[in-house]
Order: sequence, then C-alpha cells, then structure tokens
Amino acid sequence: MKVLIVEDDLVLMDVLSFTLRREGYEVIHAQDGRAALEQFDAENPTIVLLDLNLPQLDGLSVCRHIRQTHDTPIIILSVRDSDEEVIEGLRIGADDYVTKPFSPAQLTARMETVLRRVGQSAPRKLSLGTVTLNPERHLLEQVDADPVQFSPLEYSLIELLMINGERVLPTQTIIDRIWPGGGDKAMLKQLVYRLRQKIEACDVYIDSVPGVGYALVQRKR
Amino acid sequence: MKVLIVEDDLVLMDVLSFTLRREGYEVIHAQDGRAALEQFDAENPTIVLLDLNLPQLDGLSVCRHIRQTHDTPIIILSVRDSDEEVIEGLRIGADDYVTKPFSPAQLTARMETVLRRVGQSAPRKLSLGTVTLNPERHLLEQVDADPVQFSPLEYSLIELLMINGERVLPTQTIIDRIWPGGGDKAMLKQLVYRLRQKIEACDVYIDSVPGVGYALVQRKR
DNA sequence: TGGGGTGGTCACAAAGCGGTCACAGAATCA
DNA sequence: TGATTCTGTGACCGCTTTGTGACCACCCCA
Repeated sequence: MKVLIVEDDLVLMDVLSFTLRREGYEVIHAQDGRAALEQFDAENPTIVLLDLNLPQLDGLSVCRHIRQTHDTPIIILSVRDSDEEVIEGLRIGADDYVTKPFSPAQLTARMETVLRRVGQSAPRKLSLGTVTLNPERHLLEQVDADPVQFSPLEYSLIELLMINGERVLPTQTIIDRIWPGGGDKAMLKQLVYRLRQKIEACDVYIDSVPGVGYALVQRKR
Repeated sequence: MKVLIVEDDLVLMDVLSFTLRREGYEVIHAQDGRAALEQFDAENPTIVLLDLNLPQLDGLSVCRHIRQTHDTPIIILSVRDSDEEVIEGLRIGADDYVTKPFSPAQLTARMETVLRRVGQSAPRKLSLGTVTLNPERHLLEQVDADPVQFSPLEYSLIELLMINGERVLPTQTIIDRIWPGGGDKAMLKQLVYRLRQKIEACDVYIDSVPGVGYALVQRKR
C-alpha cells in the first residue's frame, strides 16, 4: 500500500514517514505542489496525505488536479483556522481531513476508515494526459471542454485504445475485438474516421501506423 | 433521516451540513438555543447535534428542555477543556459527545452508533445533488420545490437509478430488476418516458447512453 | 512513369433505436 | 360499485448508427 505525503515541513514529514513505514505503508513524498503531481503520476499511490499550504502550487489545486482524473483517496492535513480551505477541499473531492497537531494513531485510524470506504467501490477511470474515459457514463471527459458521447462501436474502440495507452494496436486485433462476429478493414477505416471527428477538439488523437495499426496518443502543443 | 444541528459557528456548520448531506441525511439547523427548541418542535428531527456554547439559551438548557419530553438522541459537540459541562450533559441525558476538532468520519460513526443503540436502524435517504429520495414515503424531495410522488414502478426505477449514482445501468439489468417476472424494452422505454415527465422540474434527469442503458445525472446549470 | 496497395474522406441508404402519444385493460381505492 | 390511477401495447416519427461503395491522395517499388 503506497502513501504519497505532500508536506513541506520536513520535520513533520519525517515523523509521518517513520510512523507510516512502521505501520507497513510504503511512503513516497513531495515538498511542493508541482512535485506532488509528478510523483502522483509516476508512482500512482493508493492514498494521498495533502498539506494545503504549499509552495509552487497550493494544495487545493493539487487536489483538484488529481480529482480530475482519479478517485484516489485524499486526506487533507490542515492547521486550525483554515476551515474555509478545508470545506473547499471536501467540496472538490477530498475524502477527509485531520487538524494539526494530530497523533499518529488518529491519522492511521482515519486512513483506514477512508480506505475501507473507498475499497468497496469504484472501477478505475482510464486516462491519458488531460483526457479521461469514464466507463461508468461512457463519456470522454476533459478539463476545459464538454464531455464527448459515443455510439456503442465508437466507445468500444476508444476504450480499447485507451486501455493500450500509447501502444500501437494491430489492425486485425482491433477488428477481432470490436466485431467478434467478424469485421473487415473497411468497417474499421470508417469507424476510425468517425471517432476522429468526435475527438477532434481533444488533447489526444488517433495516430495510424501504416501497415500495422492504430494508437491513441497525446497531442503535443 | 433528519438531523438538527445546533451550532453558532457558521463555518463549522457548513462543513457539517455538507458532510451529512453527502451521507444522505436531511439537515436542518439553528444558531442559538431558542431557535433550536423551535426547530426541534417544528421539525421533529431524528437526532440532534448540540453545541454547548450558545447565545440566547445555553446548550445544557436546550438538552434539558428536550429531554423533558423526548427521547430523541443528542450528541454534544464540545471543545476541549469543557469536561465538566460534557459530564453534566451526559448526566442530563445526552447520548454521546465528540470533541472538536473532529473528522466527518468520526462524527458519522458516532451518530450511527447512537442511532443503532436507540433502535433507529440507521438506514437513510439516497441523495444526488440537491435531490433526495425518501424511501419511507416514496417521495423525491428537493430544496425549493414540492416533493414528487411516484407510482410503484416509477419508484422502483428511480430508486435503482439513485442507488447507482451517476453510473450507467445497462438496459437489461434494469429490466431484470424492475420486472423480475420478465420485462421488455418497450416497457422500459415507456416507464422512462413517464418518469422523465415527473421529474422534469428537478435538478436531475435521466440520461440515455445509446446502446447501453440509462443513468440518473445532475443537471448542470 | 505507372501500377498496386494503403489509408482518408465523403455521400447514401437501410436498419434500428429511442422518444412520443393515444388507448384500453387491470388494479386500486373510496 | 364507480372513479381514478397504473401499466402494457401498438403505432408513428425522427434521428442515430453503421455498413457500403466511390473517389482521392499518397507511398513504395519496379
């Protein structure tokens, strides 16, 4: 079980780290908001402990960024007198908060509660860059744009491509997956064309690798 | 399940209110002792969260007044260093107390315990955004609108959709659940049509995901 | 230079799906 | 019993979905 601690006070950081390791958690950490997001993407932690008062990029923004694409539990570490921020954090989607100073036992108890609550639910969203596929609603969601809806076939295709990240999928593999009853290249060609039009405004596009197949990749800007 | 929060700190009030609503409770509140008793008589809440330090009429008096005529569970919200008052409160008949600062999880856990002890087997309303389904009365309730009544079938459907939050439910799943004896797409189509008309004015609507099924989602404004 | 193959674009039409409506039998309630 | 509500059915309509064929642009290689 991996914990990301986002906290710029190194002393507190050390205490937390020590305690949680002793409890059997694997601990990674970041000292500012930017590093937090990088670590989050790189390590994909199971739970996040988030200080709100951070250099570079404040905690609320970090929380917001994470929630755009992930359901990972977030516990806010707040100081007294920052109630408004805590409320805002919970609104944005944090799962709980503890007020400093707190005891290690208090924190781990809180973590367990949150993990238990989250543990029962939620299939994961698929995301690539700023774009997220929401399997529960069959929508492709983006930061600053309306979500995109799909027809059943289109959805199968984009889901298949998303699952495979930026890897190229051979044409025949795709056909077999989407038309189990038997499909053909012309049908796929057409489907790709339609899907491309739908996600034209998104930050990802369907790249074709001649002679091999297709891949969903991030648009660079 | 109705909660009366008696608390003069508006910020804390807001946090509590937000959390409890998310948990499916219906929240009403009062900022001083006198208003608390009025609200109590008018709304007849299932449980009371009571701050001791109140303007107009202090918490202990409120507690005493309520206990003279009702068994409604009362949980005291206390600050550190008010031990004598808490003890007095419990002696008067309060059921439990939590010390500020406390986490939402802590509070709801305490509430559930107390409710269970009192025999109010804690199940509660389902809510999505500003809309709440009242399973006891088969009503859909909203903040600024009249409640909506349902026929039995309509109620099964909206309950099923509410339970599943904003997830899409496959057509066949819905049919199996609503017509265990065997249903049919045309029947569901019709039922959806009728339910949509009933909840037209509400903050939620039934979204259809072509080829997959239906989901109850919040209307964006 | 030309021919075959690959992949992108477009228009079209058939099929199906979902939304709407009216109606009538069944169930419910006073 | 009579009135009202509830629920299944059939019909209609418009839109979406999806397969198909036609055409074009490009690349590779002889």
